[in-house]
Amino acid sequence: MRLSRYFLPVLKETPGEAQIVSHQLMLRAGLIRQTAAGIYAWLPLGLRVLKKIEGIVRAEQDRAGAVEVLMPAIQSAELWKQSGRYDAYGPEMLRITDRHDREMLFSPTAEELFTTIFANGVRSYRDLPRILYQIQWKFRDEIRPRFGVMRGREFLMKDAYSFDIDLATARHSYNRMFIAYLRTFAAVGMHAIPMRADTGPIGGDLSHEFHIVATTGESGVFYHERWEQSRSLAVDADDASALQAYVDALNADYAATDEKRDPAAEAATGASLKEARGIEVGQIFYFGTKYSAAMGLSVQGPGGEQIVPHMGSYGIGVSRLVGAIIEASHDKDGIIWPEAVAPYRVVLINLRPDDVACTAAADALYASLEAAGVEVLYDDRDERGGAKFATADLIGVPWQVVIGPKGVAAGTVEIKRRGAGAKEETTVAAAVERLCR
RNA sequence: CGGGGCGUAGCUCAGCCCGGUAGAGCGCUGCCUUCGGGAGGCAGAGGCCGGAGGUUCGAAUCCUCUCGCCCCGACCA
Repeated sequence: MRLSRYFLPVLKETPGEAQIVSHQLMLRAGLIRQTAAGIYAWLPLGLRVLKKIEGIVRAEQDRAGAVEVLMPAIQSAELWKQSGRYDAYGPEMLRITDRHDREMLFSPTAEELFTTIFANGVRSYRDLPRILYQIQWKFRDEIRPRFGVMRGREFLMKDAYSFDIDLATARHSYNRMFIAYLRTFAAVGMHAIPMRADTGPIGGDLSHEFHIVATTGESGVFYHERWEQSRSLAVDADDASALQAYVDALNADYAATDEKRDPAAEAATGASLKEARGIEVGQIFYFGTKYSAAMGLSVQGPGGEQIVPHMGSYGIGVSRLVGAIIEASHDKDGIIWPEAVAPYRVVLINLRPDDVACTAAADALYASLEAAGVEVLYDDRDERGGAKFATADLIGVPWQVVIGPKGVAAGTVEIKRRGAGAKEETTVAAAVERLCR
């Protein structure tokens, strides 16, 4: 993409409404614009990051055996009255009345709908287990939205729902998601720690929150220092007992949010106990038959009896992850994207668009990178070098390639890794080879 | 919802206390000089001062109402 034809409205100054660095950088780097409290428009660069994360989340859900669907964002109040949550959910649910005075709502989560749709399609215990998921916009009318996409009212969430014949198999589904979540956060370049968590209004008795440690996190978190190391995620998720053993071994190391602190466990952890702030990027629940019973989901068992499936639900805040990644990966000049979620892999800077030889070299390199399938943002604007460097650093693309008159005369280009600092002079061929790797 | 703050040019803000008809920096447009880390000069464009009502000869400024946004608290992917 040529920057001269793109839509990348960057800001030199920090907008006053943004308090934390991720929000400031998302506005400055032209990723998002606020349109109302807690509601954001996603601009081209931000949308590319969101799509990258969404793709990784989807790949890991598929790998875990979950099946993607898409439910409506606008739902009828009827289903919610059936589960009792229409009243229980409170003012956080955005309620809408249509032209016929029907009560509608913008979905804040989707247990009722998934359970109903699933109930409609299965009759037998042989149809279980299943995990269904979607990646869909949610709306929660937060009392006080803040911190940009970290606590927006409208947000993109991956929500999954598992259906199992009994508690034992439901735990296996839970564990599948547990490992899938660790894999997902590692794949986006983040280190997330699973913590024992409250089950909140959804109910149930087994839950973990996944937190990314960052100074601006909204939760206090406490964990064994071993959680700071990255763990091997090599385990066969299809082997229920091996997976259970793996999960148990991980959870033997203490980790809890401030609501679930355990003084005895902390005492046992001793000097290895770490205290930090965490950004919650995912949460998983097992809640038994709460929704299956309420929504009339049952299947026929092997002996002809009706069985009410055990369920769990599993959420990842996809749009929140964008902010969380920036909180964890930036410097004074801007964002430093992990490769996996970067909007582009390379920003190609033509220092002198007015110089014929320079431009010819930059155009040629741009063409060969495009031909090789490298995602490259080509800064061909008629701007001074300094402005281009500042923009490149701000938007945080992993590789910067600089073409200037000196290099063109010497037959070299300059290549720099964002965040690593050191510049390197190489031949054009070597640069292409490096960037295609 | 309680407490606090703020709405003036695209952005960051000054002007408001003490009413007299709108400013700066950055950005934007044109020209010139520049050109390896957000250059310099000259000339420009751009604002019913969030909205409505009131007081006044006169309101960005004072009063009332209203809408929006931000911060602190209780709640949350």
